[in-house]
Amino acid sequence: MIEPPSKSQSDSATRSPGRPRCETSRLAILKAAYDLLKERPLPEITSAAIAERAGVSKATLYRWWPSKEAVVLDGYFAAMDQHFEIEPTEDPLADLERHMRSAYKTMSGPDGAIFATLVASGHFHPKVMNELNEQMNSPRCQETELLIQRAIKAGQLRADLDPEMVTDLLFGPLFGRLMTNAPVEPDLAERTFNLVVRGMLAQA
Amino acid sequence: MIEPPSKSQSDSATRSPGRPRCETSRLAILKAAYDLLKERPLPEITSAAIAERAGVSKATLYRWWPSKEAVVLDGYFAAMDQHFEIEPTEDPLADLERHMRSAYKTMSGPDGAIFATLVASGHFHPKVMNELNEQMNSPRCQETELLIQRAIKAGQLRADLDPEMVTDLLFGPLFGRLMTNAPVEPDLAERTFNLVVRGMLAQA
DNA sequence: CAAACGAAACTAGACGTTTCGTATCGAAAT
DNA sequence: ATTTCGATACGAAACGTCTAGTTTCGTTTG
Repeated sequence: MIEPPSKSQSDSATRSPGRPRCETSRLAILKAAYDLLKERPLPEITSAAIAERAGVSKATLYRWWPSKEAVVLDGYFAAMDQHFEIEPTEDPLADLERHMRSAYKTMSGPDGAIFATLVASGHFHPKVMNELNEQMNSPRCQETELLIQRAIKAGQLRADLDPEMVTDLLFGPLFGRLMTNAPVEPDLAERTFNLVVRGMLAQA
Repeated sequence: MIEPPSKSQSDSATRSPGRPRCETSRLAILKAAYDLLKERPLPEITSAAIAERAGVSKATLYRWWPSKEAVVLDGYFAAMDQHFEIEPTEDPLADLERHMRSAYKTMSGPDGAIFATLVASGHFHPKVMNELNEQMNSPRCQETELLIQRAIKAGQLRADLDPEMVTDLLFGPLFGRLMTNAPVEPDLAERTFNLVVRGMLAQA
C-alpha cells in the first residue's frame, strides 16, 4: 500500500502505459498526514485537510488510498521506518535494558502520542489495528523477545521464563500511560525494569 | 451526570414545577446505550439508534446528555456499579491475587471489550477520558494499591515497593490485550501474578 | 402554568464518489 | 523528427449520504 516506486520488473522494459504516478504528490501526502498527526487527533484531521496541505486534490488521495485511516497509517509508517536496533554486547541483560530505555524515550514524545491515537482508531477500524499489529507491535515484540532469550541462554534470567509474558510486563506501563494520556515519567523505564527484574517478593 | 432520581431536598415540600422527568425513559436510555455497546463499537452506535431502542425521542436524549459519548458512558457506569470488592483475609497477598483474578475474569468478557471501546473513544473526547479515569481507573487502582500496602505491612512484599508501579505491572497485560483486541487467555492473571511476584532474575 | 415529551424538520460538517477538463507518459504513424 | 493516439494521472468542483446535534411545535403531565 505504500511501497516505493515499485520498479518490480521495469528496468526500462515493462512499464504501465499512461501518465505515471506523481511521486512528489505521494510523498507530499504522506508528509502532510504525518504532520497533521503531530498537530491534532485523528478525528479532527479531515481528508480535505490532508489533501489541501499536500497541495493535492482529494480525488488523487482517494485514488491511491481506500480511506483516511489508511493514509495516516502509511504516513506514520513512512516517518517511523527507523528501527530500535541495539547492537548486542556481552551482557544481554544490559542490552535488554538499553533497548527498553530507548523505546520508552522514543515513545514518550510525539510519536508515542500518535501511536496511541492510531491504536485507538484501530479499535474502530479493524484493518488499521491489523496493520498496526503487523508492522509495529509484532516486530518490536520479537526484537524484545530475542533479547530476552539471549539473556536466558546467558544464564542471567530464569530458564522457565515466557519471553512474551516478560515483554508484556516490560512495556505494559508505557503502553498504559500512552493509552490513558498519562505522562511517561523519565525514570519509568528504569523503575519498570528494576521491578520486573527483582520481582516484588520480600526476602531479597 | 448520571445520578439516580436526585430527590435532594424534596420530601414533598420543594419540587420543581412542571412535568417531572420521566424516570423510565432515563433508565431505558441507559439500558439501550449499554445494550448497544455490547453489540457494536461506539462509532456504529448512532444517537438515533439509542433513542429508538429506548423508545424515546432524540430530543429527549439530548435534553439530558450533552453528547452521545456521555450517554454511553453513563450507560456503562450504570451497568457496572458493582465493585470488585474483596473481603480481606489474613493473607493479604492471596487477597491481592484473588482481586486480580476477579478483575481479569470480568474484563475478559463483554465488559472488557466495552471498556476498551470507551478508552479508545476517550482518546478523541477528553471528557470521556477524564470521567473514565476518575470513575473507573483511579478507584480500581486505589483498591489494588491498598491490597499491596497491606501485603507490604504483613511482610509478604518488599517494603520499598511502589504500589502504583506494581499495579501497573499486574494489570498491564490485561490492559494491553484489551486495547489491541488480543485474546485474554484464562490463565493470564495467574501467569502475570507469578511472574511479577518472583521477578525474572535467575537464581531462585 | 411550567416543564417534559414526541415527531419531524433542519443545519452543519465529514467521508467518499463522480464528472469533466487537462496534463503527461509511451508508442505508433507520418 | 513531429504529430497523433491511447491510457492514465491529476485538479476542481459538485454531489450523495450519513450523523451529530438543534429547533419548532403541538401535546402531555404534574
